Amino acid sequence: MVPEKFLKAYNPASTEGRIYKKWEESGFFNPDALPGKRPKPFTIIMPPPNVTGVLHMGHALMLTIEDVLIRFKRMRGFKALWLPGTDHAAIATQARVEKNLSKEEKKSRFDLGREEFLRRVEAFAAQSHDSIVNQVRAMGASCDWSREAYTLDERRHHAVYTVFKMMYDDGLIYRGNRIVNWDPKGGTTISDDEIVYEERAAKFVTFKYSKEFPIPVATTRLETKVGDTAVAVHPDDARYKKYIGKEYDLVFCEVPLHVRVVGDSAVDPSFGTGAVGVTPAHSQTDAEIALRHDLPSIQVIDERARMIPEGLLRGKKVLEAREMIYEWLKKEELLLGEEEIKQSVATAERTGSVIEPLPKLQWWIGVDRPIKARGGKTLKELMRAPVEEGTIEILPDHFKKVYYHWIDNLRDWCISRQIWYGHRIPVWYRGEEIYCAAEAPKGGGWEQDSDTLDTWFSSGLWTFSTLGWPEKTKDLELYHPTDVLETGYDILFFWVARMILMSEYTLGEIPFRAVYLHGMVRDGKGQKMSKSIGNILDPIHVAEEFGADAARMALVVGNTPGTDFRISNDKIRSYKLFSNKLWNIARFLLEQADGLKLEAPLSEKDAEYLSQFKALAEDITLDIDAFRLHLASEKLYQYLWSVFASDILEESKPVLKGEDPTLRTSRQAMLFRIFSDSLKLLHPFMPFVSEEIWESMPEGIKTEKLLMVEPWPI
RNA sequence: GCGCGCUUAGCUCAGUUGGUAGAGCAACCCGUUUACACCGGGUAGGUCGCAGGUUCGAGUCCUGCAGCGCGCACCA
Repeated sequence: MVPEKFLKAYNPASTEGRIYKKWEESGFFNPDALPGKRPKPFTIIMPPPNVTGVLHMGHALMLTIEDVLIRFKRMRGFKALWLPGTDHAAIATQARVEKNLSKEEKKSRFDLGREEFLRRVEAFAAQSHDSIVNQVRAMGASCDWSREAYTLDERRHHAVYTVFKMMYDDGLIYRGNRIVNWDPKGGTTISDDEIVYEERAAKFVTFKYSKEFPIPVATTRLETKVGDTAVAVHPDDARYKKYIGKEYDLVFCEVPLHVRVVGDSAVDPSFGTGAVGVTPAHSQTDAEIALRHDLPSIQVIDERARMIPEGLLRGKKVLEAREMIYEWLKKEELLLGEEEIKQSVATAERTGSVIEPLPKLQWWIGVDRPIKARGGKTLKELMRAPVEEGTIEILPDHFKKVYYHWIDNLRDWCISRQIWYGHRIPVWYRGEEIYCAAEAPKGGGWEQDSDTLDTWFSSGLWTFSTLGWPEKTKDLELYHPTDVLETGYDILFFWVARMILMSEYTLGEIPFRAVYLHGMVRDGKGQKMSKSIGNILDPIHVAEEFGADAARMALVVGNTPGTDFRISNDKIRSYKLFSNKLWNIARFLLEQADGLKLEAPLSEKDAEYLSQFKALAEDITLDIDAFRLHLASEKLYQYLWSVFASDILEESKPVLKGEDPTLRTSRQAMLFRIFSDSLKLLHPFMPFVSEEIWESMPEGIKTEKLLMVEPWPI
C-alpha cells in the first residue's frame, strides 16, 4: 500500500527535475491548454533577467512570488499566463563582453569592429540565456515557455521601432544638444537614473582668476574653470552689483578667458563667495544660467575625461589638471582659501566611473510636452494619473509617494547610447536631411544613426511587446492589461514608471493593475550580497542542497513587500525539514489507508477538525488574494506541523488502532480530506514535494492528472 | 535641504480593520518500543525606541523627540 519511496527520507534532488519535466510535458504552463472553461485571464509578465550571467537570490524571490500567484490563480480556475523572457541589458552585457575581451585578448571593441563585436556579444548572450532559463526551471517556475520573449528579438525590435516612430512623429522624441551624463569609461551617455551618488571628500578652493579680476569664486572642480565664460552674482548683492555687465579678458593657467559678470537670482549670496564661476559646457545648472544670459559655451574636457585647451593642460587627465591649476594658483598668489568638504560625486552605475557632464547632441524624450492623441496631457501626467486614481495599485502603499516625488523631479529622458549592443536608433541622415523609419528611405547616401537606445526603452514596452503588439493579436486583447507586476523596489523608476509611461502613451491603457514591490535580499548578517564579500547564496546551489521548495518557503515566509529581508542557510534548512515532515505525514497516512471511504460520515469531533481546517483554508485564500503571502505560508507551516502532525495525528493513533470501526472510518476520512486539501493549499508555495506526494494519494482524491491543475479547495 | 521607512524575545522578523503579545533560529532540560532523530515532549526569555494624546481599551490611530536605514535634490 505504501509506495517504497516513502521508506526513505524525502530527497528533493532526485525528485524536482522529474516533477518539472512532468509539468512541462503536460502543457499546462500554456493557458490555452488548461482544462475547463476558464473565462477569466490572469496575467503576469516576468521581469526579464539580464543575460549577463547567473540568477541571484533576488531573481529567486521574484520567481517564487510570481509562481505562487500564478499557481494559485491557475488552481482557482483562471486562464493563468505567466510569460517569461530575458533582457539584453545593453550596457551591462556589452561591458561584460568588453571586460572579457580586454582580459583574454587585450583588445577593445574598436579593434574588432562593430559587426564582429556584436557577434561576440550575441554568442555570450545566447550562452548566458540558456543557463538562466535552466535556473528559472530549477526554481519550479510554471511559466509558459512557448511564449518566451527577448527584449532584442525580431518582434520586440518591431515594437521598439514602431513606438519610436510614433513618439518622433508626435514630437516627443527630439534631438538636442545639451549637457549629458557622460561615462568616460563606458564611452557613452547615461540617463539620470543610472547615476549613483557617492560621498567623497573634496577640496573646496576659493581663488581669483587673476590679480585684476575683482570677484573671488570658489569651486571643487578647478579643471573646469578654464571653460568659464562668466561669473554670476545675485543681482541684489551689494558687494558685486557694480560689476554686473562688465567684461574681462584674462589668462588663466595659460588659457585665455573672456569672462562677463552677470546678475542671476539663482545664485545664493550666502554660499561660498556669493559668486559663481559659470562653466556652461560642464555643468547642468551653469548651462541654464548661460541660456538666460546668452553666454558662449566652451568645452574643455573631452570624452576620455582629458583636457582640451592648448598649453600646459592639454591632454592631462581631469584630476591631474585640477592639481596643476591648484599649484599654479598658489604660485601666482591667487589662492585665497581652501576647505575640506564632503561632496556627493556622480558615478556611473555600471562602470563606477565618475560622470563628466559634457555637451552632446543626443536623442531625448520630452516628458513635459503635450500629446495631442492623449488630450494634450504630458508623459508626466500620463504616468501620474493611474496611480493617483487608483487604477494601478502599488504595494506597499507608501511607494506611491516615492513615485510622485520622482515624477516631480523628472527631467527629459536621454535615450541614445554610444554603445553597439541594443536597438539601433531608427533615424537616417543624408547631409542636412533627417528621416525616421526602420528602413533607409529610397535613394542612396543615407546613413543610420550609429547610436543605440537605452535598454529601458525596450523594457518599457515589455507588457505589450511580449503579447505581440503592434500586431492586433488575440493574446494582446485577452491578456492586457496584465494583472500583477512583481519586481524589486530598486527599479520602480527605471522600469515600473517607464512601463506606465509607454503603455499609457502607446495603448492608452494601464500596463498592469497591481505592482508588488519586493525588498532586497540580504545575507544572514544583513549585508548586501556581493561577490567581493563572498556572501552570495546561489539559489541553484541552495536548491540542490535543500530543494527548491525549501528555498521558496524561506524566501516567502515572513517577507513583507517593500522590506529588505535576510536569508541564511539555517532558515532554508528549516524548510527542508518541513518537506520531510510532510513526507512522513504522507507515509503515516498511507499506512492507515486501508478501507478508506472519503465520504464516510464524520463524528462530531472529526467534523470539528474539518471545520477548523476549512476556516484556515478560507483565511489563507483571502491572504493570497490580498498578496499576504508571508502570512499564508506561515499559517500553513504552523498548521501542518504543530496542529495537524503534532496534535491531530498523535490524537488519532489510538482511534485508528481502536475497536470502533465507525470512529475509525470517520477519522480516516477526516485525515485524508484535510491532508489532501492541505497539499492543494501548499502547492503554490512548495510545488515539488506537494506534487510528488499527490502522485501517491489514493484514488478518489484526484480529479485531474496533476496537482497543479486540481481545483482550489475553497 | 525635501521625502520615505524602520525601532516588538539573545538573533531574524510576523502581528491584515485597535480587543488577553507570536513564529523561526539560537539556548537549557528530558526523551530513541518507529509516521518522522531531517524527530518528540518541556523550560526560560518582551514595561512592543522615548514622551505625550485620542479611546472603555493602543504594538496597532494622532503629535513631538531620538537612533538607524534608504530615495531624491543640491553641491559655485
